[in-house]
Formats: sequence, structure tokens, C-alpha cells
Amino acid sequence: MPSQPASKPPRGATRTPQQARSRRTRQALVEAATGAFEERGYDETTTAEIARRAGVSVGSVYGYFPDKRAILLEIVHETVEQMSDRIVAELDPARWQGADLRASVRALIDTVFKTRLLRPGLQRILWERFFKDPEVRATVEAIETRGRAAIAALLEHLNATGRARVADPDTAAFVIHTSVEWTGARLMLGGAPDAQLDAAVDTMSEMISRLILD
Amino acid sequence: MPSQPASKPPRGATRTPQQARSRRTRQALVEAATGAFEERGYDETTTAEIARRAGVSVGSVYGYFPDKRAILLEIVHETVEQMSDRIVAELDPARWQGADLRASVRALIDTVFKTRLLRPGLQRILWERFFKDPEVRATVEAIETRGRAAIAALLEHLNATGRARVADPDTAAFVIHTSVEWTGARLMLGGAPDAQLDAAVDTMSEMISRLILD
Amino acid sequence: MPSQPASKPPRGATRTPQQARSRRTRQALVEAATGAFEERGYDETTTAEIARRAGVSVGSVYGYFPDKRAILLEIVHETVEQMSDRIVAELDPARWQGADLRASVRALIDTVFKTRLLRPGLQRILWERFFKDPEVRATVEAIETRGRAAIAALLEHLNATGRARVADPDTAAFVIHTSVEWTGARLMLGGAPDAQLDAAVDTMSEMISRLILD
Amino acid sequence: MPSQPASKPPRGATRTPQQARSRRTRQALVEAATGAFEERGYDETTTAEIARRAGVSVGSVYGYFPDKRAILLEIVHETVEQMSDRIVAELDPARWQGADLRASVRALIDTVFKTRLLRPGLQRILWERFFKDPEVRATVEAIETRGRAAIAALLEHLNATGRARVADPDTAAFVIHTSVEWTGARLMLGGAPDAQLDAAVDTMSEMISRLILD
DNA sequence: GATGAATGAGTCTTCATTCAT
DNA sequence: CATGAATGAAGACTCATTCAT
Repeated sequence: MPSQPASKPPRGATRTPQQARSRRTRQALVEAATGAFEERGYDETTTAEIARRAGVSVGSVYGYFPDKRAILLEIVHETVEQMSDRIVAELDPARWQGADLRASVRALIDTVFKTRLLRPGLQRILWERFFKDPEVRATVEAIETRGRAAIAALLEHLNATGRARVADPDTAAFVIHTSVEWTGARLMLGGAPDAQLDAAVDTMSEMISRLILD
Repeated sequence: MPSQPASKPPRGATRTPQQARSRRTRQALVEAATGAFEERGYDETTTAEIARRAGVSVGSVYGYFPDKRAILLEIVHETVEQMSDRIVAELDPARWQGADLRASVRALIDTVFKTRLLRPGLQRILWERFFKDPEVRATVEAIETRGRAAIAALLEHLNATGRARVADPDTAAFVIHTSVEWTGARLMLGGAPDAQLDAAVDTMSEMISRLILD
Repeated sequence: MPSQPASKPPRGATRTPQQARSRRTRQALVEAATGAFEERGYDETTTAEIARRAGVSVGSVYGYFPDKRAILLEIVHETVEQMSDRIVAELDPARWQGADLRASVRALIDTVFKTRLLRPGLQRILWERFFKDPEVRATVEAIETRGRAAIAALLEHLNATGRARVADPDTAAFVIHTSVEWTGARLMLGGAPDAQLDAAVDTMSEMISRLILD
Repeated sequence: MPSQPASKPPRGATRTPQQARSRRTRQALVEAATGAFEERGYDETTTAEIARRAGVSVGSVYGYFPDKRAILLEIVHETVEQMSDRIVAELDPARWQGADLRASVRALIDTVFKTRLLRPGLQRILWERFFKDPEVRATVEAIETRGRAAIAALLEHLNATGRARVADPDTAAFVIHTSVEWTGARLMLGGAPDAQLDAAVDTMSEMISRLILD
């Protein structure tokens, strides 16, 4: 790394380049907002509260984000992506090799349901703004597409290896994804008792297994 | 009794006793609010706008409802009940007598999906406030329970007549109801193209049919 | 009473002349307002509440009074007059004949203080509006004048009978009246304990006795 | 330290660090509110009017006070304290050393009465809200206690120096304080003519002197 | 006279965003 | 870049009073 910008302090100086500090402030804001949204909801959280939690001034918030909504969008993206990651990992065909298909389906659904335990307050905001804010919806849909694609790919893989027979993998992926998503949301965000939860996981597994088998 | 006092209006005339006038104003308010909520959303609708649309003054709004939220609650109740009525009617075991079970399931799902075309704007508000406003949630859940009960009853009837074999009708009802509800919401409120819609109806029908058959 | 108005119903008819009914409604309104003002305060009482308590419609209130304030004025007048009556009775020179002057003064002050127990809520409204509403003040002052005149007359009587020596009976009357009035108000409306009350009555008696004696 | 950084304003210049600006705005608000309350009364003054007078926006009002009432409370405290200061100063036993006791009492009463000329509009509000708003009452009573204590202390001092003989200094203090307070309020806030005023001061002085002497 | 539905001006308060320092 | 004081549009709700029936 030969030529560095002149503004950078000479090597050895107390390393706190603006960039790093900046990134840290930004991160503090995102974390502060995440906590506040999670605990109080989006509308109920003021920008002043976010600034206070992040330990910066209100003005600074607007140095990093154009407006309050932009912070939410970023958090939504991050959150949904994390959820998606967990699920997509579970959908890796490699994991579906040997084991019993029904058991795999069940494990998957279980994972999806459990995923709802990640930042439930934020997920409530998600439903709240999904149809209200086109960008929230776009963000969510962009990532959902990934999940659906992973399901479709898995179904095609199962088709190819003769372990399943699904006529229209894309539509099946959509139906499965949506059904599991909302059933999970209702059960997890609604605080359903464990018994009801287990029964629902069983039935959903059965339903989906039957759809994709034979 | 041919001749009545002149002060009494002739039968059929615009009878406007206090009660009727009152009822009409109230109705005007509900309709005005429904339209405004539908078009602009809940938060975006001001009480002044509702009054203006109803052709009355702001004060009148508060003569009939304690606050803005109460109007929403009433409309939510009414709307959800109408939706539920349509679906519950479709679930009457009598209708499932002769016809092919798969065809019946498909018709049902079609109905549920079409139901989403009733006041889509209001349904968006429904999702928006479901986790936010406990009373909205209670209202919706109260009526959902009815739908689930109807499904469960139908499943039990089908079990009894040997046309289906469902181990846990209650859970199955919940899973079916929730899956269809949200898939329908996503497709109808999201403005999906007809082709995608038809494919989804097909797949959902298949999925549910398989769940309840044998 | 020879000629009566033709509008009066013939003797013997079911006597409920409008006048009487009217007077009764008016009275009901005054009583309703008195109760409401007493319990909730003036600003906190709505005309609707008064109407409700009186068992009539809001509109009727305005058939008997030009506005809400007029009702208060009437009640204030009535209340203050009642209070004044009690005190003026106590000031009748005849009552001061034989007895010990100090004892009489003490009895008088006791009476004045006790008078504050009559509709304390209304008396709070009195202080609240005394400097705010010129008509309330005028009403109160008109009656206070009576009280002061009675005190002055008593002092002159005592002067004349050689039992007291007061240089300026009018001013003395004013000072005595005002001092006792407010001290009483503070103690009674403020909920002072009995001990403090008794001590205050003692000291006030002493103070006034000394003023008027020699 | 002669040469300071250029960015620092020269000594004596319009120093406007954040704190000072803030303090100035706050002060402007208090003054604006004082004027408005004084001229128009509490209920009749809107928050918008206060902001307008202070030359700031409505929002700023709420940046410094939680609500309108808090402004009143602050002003009440300040005003009552100023009044109390004047009177308590007059009650300093040192001032009562040599002079004629009667003259001292008269001077005191004169001071108390004159005190009522300080923001009469605000004092009207004081009476208006004394029984209505517990915090106003608490504020006033807290400071009144101080006045009563000063009177009691003076009486005890006079007792000790043999210049007075007061059996129960605390009660006497209460009675004197309350009597003078309200008589003064009635005369000063009511706009009594000078002659009546002088006569009242004379009589009150006489009354109180006699109470505390012998 | 009675009714009570309707009126609508008027208030306080909130909060995302801006900008002078 | 940070600060936090200032902004001001916006909105829900109240209630004395009126007036058509």
C-alpha cells in the first residue's frame, strides 16, 4: 500500500481515522435504533431517543441517514437477511442427502418458526409497514425471493434425485414459503403455548411433505 | 286509519325522527371513514377529513364515537365479519356432499382469495394494526376463531362420512386457515398477475387436499 | 283577588300550570348545577352534565338561563346569601345584650368559620372567580356589604351602649369581616385539624375583642 | 493571558455559548408568559401567544417546559418568593429594636399591602388557582410558611425582650398573616380608594398592636 | 317550550427535520 | 463533522351554544 491520502495520519499516530470513527457512530445509531424500535415500535420511537441511546446529538442522526425511515430500512434489511441466512442454510441440498425427507421438512419448519424469535418487536414492525411502505416491502420481497429460490432449487434437486415429485417447483416454493412464514409469525409473535406450537409444526410438516412427495 | 294529523308525514315519506336522523349520520360517518381509510390509510386520515366526507362537523364525529380508533374498530369488525360470512357459508358441509372433494377445496380457496378483494385498503390497515393495537387483534381473532371452527367442523364431518382422514382437525384447521389467509393476502393485496394467482390456487388446493385425504 | 288572567286554568282542573312546571324545571337545573359545581368545579362541569342531572335536555338549559355563567351567578348569589343570613342573624344586637362580649365575639367567629362548611366546593369556585368574573365579584360584594353593615351597626350599638369603643366602625367592620372571612376560608377549605382551628378561633376572638373594647 | 484564539469572542462581547443562548430563550419565555398571564389571565393565554411574545416558535415552549402549567408554577414561585422576601426583610427583629412598636406594625402592614402591587394580574391568578391546582397551593403554602415563621420568630423576640406578650406565637402568626394577607389582597387587587386604604391600614395596625401588646 | 343533533372555533401538544454556531 | 436549539405544520379532541324538528 504505497500511496495513501495525505489526510491520513502518519503511521504510528493514535489511530482513530475519521472513517473508522464514522463507521462506529453509524453502527451505534443502527444499534440504538434497533433497540428502540424493538422495545417501543417504530412510530413510538423518536429520533431524539435514537440519538440519546447512541450517545450522539439529533443532528448527527441526519449526518448518517437522510431520515428516520432510512434507519428502519437498513435495520429491516439486516434483520430479514439474517433470518433468511439461517433458513437458506437449512435448505442446502447437501443437508437433505441421506436423512428421512419428512424429518428434514420438520426440521426446516422448526427452524423457520424459531427464526421468529429473532427481534420479534422488529418483526411486528415489519408486518405493520409491509403494505404501507413500498420500500419496506421491496426490501422484504427482495430477500424473500432468495428464500423462495432456495426452496425451489431444493425441490428441483429432490425431483432430480427422484426423492420428490413436484410439478411446479416455483409455485410450490411460493406457497410453502408463504404458508410457513405466516403460520410461524402468528404463532411466535402471538405467544402461542408450546403444545399448540408443536402440533402446528407437526401438521405443517405433514402437509408439506405430502405436497412434495409423490 | 286513513286520516292522520297533518303534522305526521305520510307513510313512506322521508321519516326523519331523531333516531333515524341519528342513524343516518352515524352511517354517513362510518362510510366516510371507510372510504378515507381505504384510500389513504388510517394514520393518514384525519378526523376532519372524515367529518368533511360525511358532510358533518368534527364535533359530530365525537358525538358518535369516543375517538378515531373506535371508528376503525367498528369498521374492522364489520369488514372482517363480512369476509368471514362468505367463507363460513362456503364451508357448510351440505355444499360438500356430492361434488369432488378436490374441486370443493379449490372452490373454497378461490373464495378465500377473492375475499381479499373486499376493501383491500382496509385489509392493509388490518395487518398494519394487528400486532400494534390489541383491540384490533382481539376483534380479528374473535372472528378468525369462527372461521377455524367452521373448518374444523367440516373436517370432522368429512372424517365421519369417510371422505377424509384428519388426525387433529383443530390444528389442521388452524394451519389451513392461516396458510390460505396469508397466501391470499400476499397475492391479492400485492397485486399478483392472474397466472401466478391461478397457479397458487392450484398448488394450495393440492396441498390441502393431500393433507386431508387419507 | 278579583280578576285573574284568562290563561289560568279553571279552578279544579289538574293543577299543573306551566308556570309551576317551569319553576320546577328551573329549580331542578339550579340544583343539578349546584351539585355538579360542588363536586367537580365550574370549568369541569359541562352544560350537558347539568342537563343530564336535571333530567332535561341541553337545549332546555338555555331556555332558562342565557348561558352557563348565569347559572353560576344565581347559585353564587343564593349561596352567599345563605351564608350571610346566618352571620347577620348572629350579629343582631339583641343577641349581644346580656352576655359577655368576649364570649359573643367568640361565638360569632365560630359561626363564621362553620359557615364555610356549607358547600365548600362552591366556595372554592367563589375564590377562583372572584377576581376573574366581575359579576361574581359584584354579587359577592353586594352581599358582603350587608354583612359589613351589620357588623358596623352592631359596633355602633355597642358604642352607644358603652360596651365598646370603636373609632371608625365602618373600617373596623371591613377589617374584621375580611380577616375573619379569609382566615376561616383558609382553615375550613384547607382542611385544617381541629386543634389548629380552635386555637385560631381563640386568637381571632382575642384580637377582635381587644380591637373593639376600649 | 492577553492573546486568545481568534475564534473566541473578545471579553465583554456578546458571548453566546449554547448555555447562554438557552438561558436567554428560557428567560424570554418566562417574561413573555408573565406578561401574558398578567394582562390576560392564565386560561386566556394560549401557548402560541406566549411563544409569539417571546419571539420563538411554539415548539420552543415545550423545549423548556413540559407544559403550560409548569410555566405558571415557575412564575408563581418566583413572584411569591419576591413578595415574601420583602415582607420577611421587614420582619427582621433588628428593625424593631428602637422604634415605637405601633409604628413598626403600621410600617409592616403598609409594606404587606404595597406588596400586592407587584404583578396584580398574577396575584389574581394565584387566588384563582390556589384551591384548584394542588401544586400552586403547595408552592404558595411553602412560602407562606416562611412568612408565618418570620412573624412567629419576631413575636417570640418581642416576648423575650418584654416588648410584647403573646401567648401562642404560632397561632398569632397565622392569624395575623392571614388577616393581613387577604385584607391587603381585597383592597389592592380590588382597587380601593386611598382613603379607604389608609383607614384600613390604621385599623389593622391598631388591631394587631393590641393583640401583641400586653 | 322541549329536544338533542349539529356546530366549529379554539387548544394543547408532538416530533421529524433544519441550521447557526 | 458535531451539536442541540429552534422550527412549525399538523392533528386529535372539547364543549358552550344554536336551531331544526
